[in-house]
Amino acid sequence: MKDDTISGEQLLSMLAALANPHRLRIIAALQSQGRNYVSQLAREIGISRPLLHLHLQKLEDAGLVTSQLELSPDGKALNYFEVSRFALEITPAAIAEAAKSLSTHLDP
Amino acid sequence: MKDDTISGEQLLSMLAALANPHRLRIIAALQSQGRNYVSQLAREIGISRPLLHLHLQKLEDAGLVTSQLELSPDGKALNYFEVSRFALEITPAAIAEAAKSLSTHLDP
DNA sequence: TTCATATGTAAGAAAATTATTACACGTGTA
DNA sequence: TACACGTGTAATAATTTTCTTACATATGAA
Repeated sequence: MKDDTISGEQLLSMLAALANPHRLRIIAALQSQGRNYVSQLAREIGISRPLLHLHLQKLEDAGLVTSQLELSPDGKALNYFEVSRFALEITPAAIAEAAKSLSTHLDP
Repeated sequence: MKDDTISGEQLLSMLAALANPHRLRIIAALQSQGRNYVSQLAREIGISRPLLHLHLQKLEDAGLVTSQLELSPDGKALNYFEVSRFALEITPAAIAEAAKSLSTHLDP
C-alpha cells in the first residue's frame, strides 16, 4: 500500500492555504510561467506587493511554495518563489484518516 | 485523457468548505460511521447544534455532503446527512488548469 | 544627491467567518 | 398540559482573515 498518510494539521494548513482565489492564481502563475520574484509577480497578478507578500507567506508556511533570495546582475536582491511539487488526494476516506490526528479542544 | 476538469469557482468552494477543523471532523464522522442526523452528530462531535448546522450548510453548499429529511418510527423529523463521493486531485497543474476559469475583479 | 528598482513589515481598517444565545415550531408520551 | 426530542433560523458577539497605507532599508544609475 501507498503511504499517503498526512497529519490532520498538515492537511488543514494546506487546505486553508489553498482556499483563496489570489493564492490559487499565484500557484497557477508560478506553475505556468515558472519561478518569479515578488514585485514582478505582483504586477502580473495585479495586486499590491504587500498583499502578495502576505499570501506568499501563507503558501510558504504551508509548504506549497519555496523562496530563494538571489542577486540580479545589476545587484538588486530578488526573492524568487517557485511552486513545490505536491499532490493531495482529497477523498472522504483520506479525510477520515487524517482527521484521526486532529487535535480537539477536549485534548489533554 | 481523463476529464478531471473543474471550474475555479467550484474548486475554490470545495477547498474553502474543507478548510476548517470542525468540517473535516464532520466528514470523517460521516465517512466512518455512516449517515447521521443533525442532533446526534452534534452530540458525537461535541459541538452545538446550531454551529453544526452552519458547518453542514457550508459542506452541502459545496456539494460535499447531502441531506435527506426522514420521519423516524416515532414520528420525529430527522435530517440525515451523508458524505458525497468525491475525489479531488490537488496538484499545481490541476490548480493552474482550474484557475483559468477564476474570475477577476478586472473581468467584464 | 536623486530616482528607480528591489526587499520587508507594522498598524489599522474592512470584511468574512465562526460561534453563541435565544427564539419558534412540530410530534409523541407521561 | 408539560416534557423531551427533533427541526430551523435570526441576532449578536467574537475572532480571523484580508487589504491598504505608510514606513524603513538597500543597490545601481543618472
